[in-house]
Amino acid sequence: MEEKPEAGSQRNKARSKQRFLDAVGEIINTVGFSGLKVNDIARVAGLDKKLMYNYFGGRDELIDEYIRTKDFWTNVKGEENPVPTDGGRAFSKSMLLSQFDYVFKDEEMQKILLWGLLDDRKELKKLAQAREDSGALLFESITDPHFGDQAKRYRAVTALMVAGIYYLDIYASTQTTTFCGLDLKSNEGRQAVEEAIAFLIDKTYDAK
Amino acid sequence: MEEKPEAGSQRNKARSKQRFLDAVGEIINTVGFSGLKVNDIARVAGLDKKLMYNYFGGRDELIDEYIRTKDFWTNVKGEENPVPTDGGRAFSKSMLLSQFDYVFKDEEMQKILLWGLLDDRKELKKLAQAREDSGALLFESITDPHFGDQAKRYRAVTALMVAGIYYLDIYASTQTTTFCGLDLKSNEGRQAVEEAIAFLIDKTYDAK
DNA sequence: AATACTTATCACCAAAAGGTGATAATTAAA
DNA sequence: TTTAATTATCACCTTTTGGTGATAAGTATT
Repeated sequence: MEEKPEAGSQRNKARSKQRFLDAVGEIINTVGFSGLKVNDIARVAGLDKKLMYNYFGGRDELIDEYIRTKDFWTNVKGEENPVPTDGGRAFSKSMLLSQFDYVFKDEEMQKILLWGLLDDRKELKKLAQAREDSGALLFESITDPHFGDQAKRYRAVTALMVAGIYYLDIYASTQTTTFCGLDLKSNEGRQAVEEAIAFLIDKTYDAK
Repeated sequence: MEEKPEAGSQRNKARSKQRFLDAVGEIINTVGFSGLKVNDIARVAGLDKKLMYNYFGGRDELIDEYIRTKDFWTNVKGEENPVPTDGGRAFSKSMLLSQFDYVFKDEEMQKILLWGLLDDRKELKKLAQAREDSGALLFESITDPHFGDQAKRYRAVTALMVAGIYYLDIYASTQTTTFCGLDLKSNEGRQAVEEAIAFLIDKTYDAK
């Protein structure tokens, strides 16, 4: 029979499933991937681990579903693009700068990015593919037409910047040391990187 | 008593210690960090795990010693620098390009870099600090004097490039997907990144 | 209220992993 | 060659982790 339990009821499958998903997120944030043990997930969720097997099939399937629920990449798309007149210069710049800020603040995002480099889980590959698909829109509709035969170079520049942004933000969150002498946690250090991003994008557009 | 066992003897403490260290490296390369279990390390080393406790104190101390033996950063220093006349432009370029190539080929190096972002092991922090110290030499003696009040921007550009190189190389080795539409395993894709590196360094020097 | 069904817990097992005392085998010293 | 020290193995234990059958507790239907 279909159940539509009232809020506040003691037993609620949907709510329990969500608690497991939340537990995964919490453990990733606090302990790391290595903390994703069956018993610990259940303890954090406040439920019996048996339910994990009943509702998801096991830990791996739970984790896959967790990854699927993370639609991290929606923030990139932003507003609808009315085909800008500057070849996407302003849009590229603001996208990279907001990425630099966003990834720095969202430690869960950092963990997922790292995870993609460590584990060959299918769901993580799908996430990487989703990022690619999202970026492809920008490249194909805006920058490729603008740069013409230099389109590939622009893509390579962007690749370096995006990758650099990811790595620097993760580094900032996990390491105490400086990077190239810059304190990536400080306003001063981050501002230097932001200026460098804007500078490099400008130079790449100027060269066209 | 001090032992100086002849080569070929059946029992040899130094050789056994080395076998444990080698086993750690092999496991990191083939399985990954998660494979560093006490029993597995001993099995790969072909020795009893008890020796691991006797000789190193435990798995953690063994791993620390392994990290210490990895002097990954010697390859950067290269030749002695006779204070170049171009402000380090050629040197910066060739250093970044060789890093891009070197890290791509050395998967153990990739693993260590990743490890530094995951684990807050003291020995890994030391390694990061060693990289910083090594880079500081280049900055302070060559590029800072050249760029004057723009020294910080140059550092930020370099930070983005180095970080981007690390991330792209690790991504290339672990992910099958493209990155910004570039196949980072192919000659074509890698060449595009190399040209972008050279281009961006040139533009940064030209702007001075 | 009796019933069927869903949700949740418990007790328990098996496998994996970490850790150690006793002892054997080899080598060096006497 | 006897003795002492070192190197190495083995058997065994404990803890952690993953996994499941039996059953209780709540919810909906009649």
